[in-house]
Amino acid sequence: MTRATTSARPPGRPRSGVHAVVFAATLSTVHELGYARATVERIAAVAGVAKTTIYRRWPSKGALIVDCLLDAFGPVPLAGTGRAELMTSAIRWIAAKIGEPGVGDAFAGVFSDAVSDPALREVLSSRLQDPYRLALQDALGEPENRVLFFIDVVVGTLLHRMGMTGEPMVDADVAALVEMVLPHFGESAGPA
Amino acid sequence: MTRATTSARPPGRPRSGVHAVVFAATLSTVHELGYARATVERIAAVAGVAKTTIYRRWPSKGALIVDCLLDAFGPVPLAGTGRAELMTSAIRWIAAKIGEPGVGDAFAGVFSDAVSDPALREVLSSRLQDPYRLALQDALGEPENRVLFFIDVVVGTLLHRMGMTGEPMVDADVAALVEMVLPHFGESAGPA
DNA sequence: GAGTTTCGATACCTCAAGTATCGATACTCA
DNA sequence: TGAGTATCGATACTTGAGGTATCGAAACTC
Repeated sequence: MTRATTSARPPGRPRSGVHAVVFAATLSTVHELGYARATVERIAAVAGVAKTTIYRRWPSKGALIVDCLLDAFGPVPLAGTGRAELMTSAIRWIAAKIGEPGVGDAFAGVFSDAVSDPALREVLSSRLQDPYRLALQDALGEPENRVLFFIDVVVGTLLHRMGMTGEPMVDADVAALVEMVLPHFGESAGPA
Repeated sequence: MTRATTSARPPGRPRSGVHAVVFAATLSTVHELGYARATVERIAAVAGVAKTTIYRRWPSKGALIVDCLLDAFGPVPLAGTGRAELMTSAIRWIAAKIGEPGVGDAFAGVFSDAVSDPALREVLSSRLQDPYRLALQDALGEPENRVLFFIDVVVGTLLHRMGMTGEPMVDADVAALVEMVLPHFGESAGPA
């Protein structure tokens, strides 16, 4: 509006690109200390950045973690053509991600905070879950409530294991999860 | 040893029986404010008890919640004779419990804390989960790892729904959960 | 060099978990 | 009735983390 010039660098000192460094520091710190003990101050120290710099970019610890997870997860991978392959690859993919150092702890931790924080729950839902949900709806041709149920089962199971044992689910159990889920969502199985 | 007398009330002012009042105050406060905002101070006020009195009986907020949940859940209910009935009733029972005011929030909240607190995780596992796990192992004749997987699926799914929406799972989805889980654990289905 | 904006450093605020202290109270026992 | 003991509520405190405010120094543009 007011500033018509196409762009040109705005005046003042440009922001340093700290996102990548902070994300890496976040994951390693969360992996080392766990979610609650990975304080923002500590993450800043590991990243070699001032705490205030982090709060200039992310309004809260939860928002930082969500962005960090978005970065770690990357775009939705929907490999395979058939229904079964599609779902299998999706389950294995999220299980593998949760198994990566720091990612599972961060994921479980931010869900923790969300239990008592409706605002964070909204961010988590709209920024992290919705893109994957919509992609799954599109790829599977299932209605929203069915895909939400699918996500609850898969993510809930994996995170519950992570939360109770502190370790990601082993491959054999992930395979069992796939075997359990697939028949229930097979070939346009009747709606509830 | 030193005090041979069979019992007789020990000297001093006897402890007042505040457990029931505190449990009720805990559930109602957690239901009203959510887990994190239900501070121990507030719970004490609602119960009409001093904060110090609570800390004399429970070493931490987490321990209080676990005891509160133990009280709310009660003994393991294993209704039905057949495998399918047994599992169905177990799933519906835990789903109903999580739907009770305050219970679901408290359950999800204490799991939250456990993510970053190995000691609490241990308490949660040994006092809350193990009794139910052992009863299920006994009733179903399944090995430990299979029952643990069953618990991860059922509890994980229900809590994830609770955590993401703030509401317990609706009956239709609980029914879908039953339908999904039963075939996978039916009639000594082969081990993984 | 003037103007603008971000940087790091530091100090601070707030709030909740958990601890310490202490007089008051409710018992038992002699 | 009174001595002894242990719990009660009240209050003040410590600790730790999230988050904010301030400010001089640095990095850019024009």
